[in-house]
Amino acid sequence: MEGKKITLKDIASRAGLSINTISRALKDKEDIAPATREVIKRLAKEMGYVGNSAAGSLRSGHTRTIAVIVSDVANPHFGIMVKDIEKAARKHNYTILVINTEEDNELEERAIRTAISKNVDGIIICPAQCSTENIEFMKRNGIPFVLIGRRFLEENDYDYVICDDEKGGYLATKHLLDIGHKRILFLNGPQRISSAQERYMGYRRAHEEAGLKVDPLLVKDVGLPGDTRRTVKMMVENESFTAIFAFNDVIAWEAMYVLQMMGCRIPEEYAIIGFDNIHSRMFIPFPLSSISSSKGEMARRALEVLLSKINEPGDKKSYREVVDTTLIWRVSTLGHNES
Amino acid sequence: MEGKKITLKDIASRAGLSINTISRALKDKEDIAPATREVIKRLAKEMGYVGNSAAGSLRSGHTRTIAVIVSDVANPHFGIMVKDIEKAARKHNYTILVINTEEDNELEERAIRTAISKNVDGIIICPAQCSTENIEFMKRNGIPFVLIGRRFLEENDYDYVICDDEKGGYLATKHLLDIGHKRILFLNGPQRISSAQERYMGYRRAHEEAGLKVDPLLVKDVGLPGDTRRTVKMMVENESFTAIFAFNDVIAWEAMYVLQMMGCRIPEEYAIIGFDNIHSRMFIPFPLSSISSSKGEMARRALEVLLSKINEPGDKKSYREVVDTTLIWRVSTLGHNES
DNA sequence: TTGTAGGCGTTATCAC
DNA sequence: GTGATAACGCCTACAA
Repeated sequence: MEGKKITLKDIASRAGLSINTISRALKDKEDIAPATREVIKRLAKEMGYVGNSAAGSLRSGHTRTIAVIVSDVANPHFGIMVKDIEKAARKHNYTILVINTEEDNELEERAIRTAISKNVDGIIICPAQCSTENIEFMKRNGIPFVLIGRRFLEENDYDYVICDDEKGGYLATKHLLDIGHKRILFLNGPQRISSAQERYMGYRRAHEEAGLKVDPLLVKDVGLPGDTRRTVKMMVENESFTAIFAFNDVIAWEAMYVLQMMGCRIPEEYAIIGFDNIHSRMFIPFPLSSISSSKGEMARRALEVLLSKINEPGDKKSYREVVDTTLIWRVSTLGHNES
Repeated sequence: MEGKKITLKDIASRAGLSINTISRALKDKEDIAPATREVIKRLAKEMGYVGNSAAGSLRSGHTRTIAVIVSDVANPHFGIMVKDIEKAARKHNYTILVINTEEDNELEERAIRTAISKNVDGIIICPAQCSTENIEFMKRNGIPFVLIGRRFLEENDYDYVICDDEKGGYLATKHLLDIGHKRILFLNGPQRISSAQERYMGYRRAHEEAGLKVDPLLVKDVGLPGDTRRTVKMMVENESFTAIFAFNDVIAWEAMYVLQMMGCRIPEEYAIIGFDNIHSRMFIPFPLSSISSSKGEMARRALEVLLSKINEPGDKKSYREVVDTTLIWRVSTLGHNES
C-alpha cells in the first residue's frame, strides 16, 4: 500500500473488472449489480483507495476549490475571515487555497496566477489595491471572483462584499465626539486602500456634523509595521489630543501598548476605539471599544456571491454588498473628558 | 478572452504550430528556435494564457501543493503558524491548502481525504489526537506527512516537529515558584493533546524540584470555549492560589479578562504566564509573560522535513525535531507575592 | 449488467 | 527545429 497511489486501475485488475465498472460502482450508480458494488467498495476500502479528484476535474472542468487571497492570515482580522470562509466553503463541499500577498503588488499577481493555474473555480480576494492591473487580469481571464473588504471607488465594476466603512468611521468618531472629545487622532491605514479612504470620510462627516474642522495633523497613515509605535509616541509628545480612532483593533492594541508604556491612562487620559471588533472572538485583557463589521457575515456573503457567479457563468448581474457596521462600546472609551 | 480558458491548443491554432512546440517554447527549451520562442511567448501573453498546472500534474505526478491541517486558523497561534508555513512554502514554489479541523476527529479525517484526493504532495498536520486512526490512514496511504506542534507519545513512529513543551511547562512553573508563588493554577489544554501532557510534566517537575506537591485541584482542563471563564471565576471564588500558568496566550488573555472583570489586580493579586509568546508578533495592551516556542522556526523545520520526505521517497529516516522553548518575562509576572 | 472508446490539458519521447 | 503520439487518472457516452 505504501509508495504508489492506488488508482481505479489497481482495483480493477485486482477485481478482474474494468476500470469504469469500478468507477461507477464507487459512485453508487444504479447500473452496477448491488453485489458487485459491495465487493468493489469493500475492496477499495481495503486497498485504501482515495479518488484522484484532480484527475477528475481535468474532465469536469471544476475543482471545488476556491482561492482566498489576503494580505496576512496571521492578522486576526484575516485569520477570522479565512476561518469563516473556510467554514462556509466546507458546507458547500469546497476547499480553500490560502495565499498571502503581504500587501505587495507582485506577490498578489503571483497569487492570482497560481490560483488560476491550479484551476480553482473562483477567487475571493482582499486586494492590495496598488493598482487595478491584477483585478483587470482576473476579469480578462474570466475567472469568477469577488473582492472582500475593499473595493475600487473609481472603477466600480467589480463585484464586492464590504462593510459600511464610511458609517463605521462616522460612528467611531461621533461616539468620541459625543463623549466630549474634540481632538481625535486618527491612526488610519494606507490611503490606497478603499476602507481607509471611506473610514476617513466618516471621520470627516462626524466632525462636520459637530461643527468642527478636521485637523490634518491629527490624521496619520500607519501602514507599515512600526509606524504605530513611532507615531503614537511622537504625537503624545508633540500634539494635544484626547482620543484615538484606530483603523483596526490590532493598531489600537499597539497604540494602547505604547500609551501604557509611556504611563498614560486609558480611558482617563486617552480614550481609544478600534475597528473589527475582534474582541467578540477573543478575550483580550483590556476591553476595547470597536466597530463591529461582522466578518462572519461578510465571509458568508462573499462565498455566496462567488458561488452564484460560478454556477451562473452567463449572468452579468453585479453584486455590491455592504454589510452594516455598529458601535460596540467598551471601557476603553468609558467616562468622558471635557477638555 | 472571457468565458473559456485559453489552452495550449488555442495558442497553437493561432500560431499555426503544434501544441507541443508551444509547450516547449513556453518552457524555454533550447530546441525551439529563439525567434519562434519569442513569438510564441508574446502571443501567449497577449492571449492571457495561464498554464493549467492541474493538467500538468496529472502527468508529472506532483502538484507543488501541500495541505496544512490545523484546528483553527482564527486562533493566532495557528494563524501565525500557517502564515510562516505559507511563507516558507512560497520560497520553494509550493502553495498551501488550509483546512480546519476544529479539533474534531471526523473533520480531520475528511480533511485528510480531501487533501489526498486533491493530490497534494504532502501534509503538515497538527493532529486533533482523538485517536491515531487518521494518522495511520496517512501512513498506509503513503502520503508524506509531518506532525507539527503535537506528537504521539506512545506510538512514536511518526515524524514530527514540536517545541520543547516539557521544558516550557517547567520554565513557566519554575519562574512563578522562583518569584514566590506556591499555589499555581494550571489552566491546561485537553489531556488527549501531547503538548498538554508534556507541559503538565514540566509543571510537575518544577514542583518536585522545589520540594512541593502538586495539588490536583489546581490543575484544570479548559479545552472547550467558555471553560476558561467559568473555571477562573469558580477558582477565584473557591480556591486559594496566587498565580496562573495558562496552556496558551489566548487562554491567558481570557483569564486576565475575567480577573479584571472581577476586580482582581495583575500581577499584584494574581501573576499570570502564558505560552506561545504571541506578543512577539502583536502588541497586546497588557504585556503577558510567556513561553516562546518560535513558531517561525517550527514552521520552517516542518516544511523542510516534509520536503525531504517528498523528495526522497525511499528514505526511511525518522525526523523528531524539538525546537527549544524559552522564558519571556513581562509585567504580568512582575514583582512577587510571598504568601 | 458490464466493457470499450475518447477526451480533458499537459508533457516526455521519439521520429521527421 | 518541429510535429505526432502516448500517457497521466478519471468520467461520459455508447456499444455489447
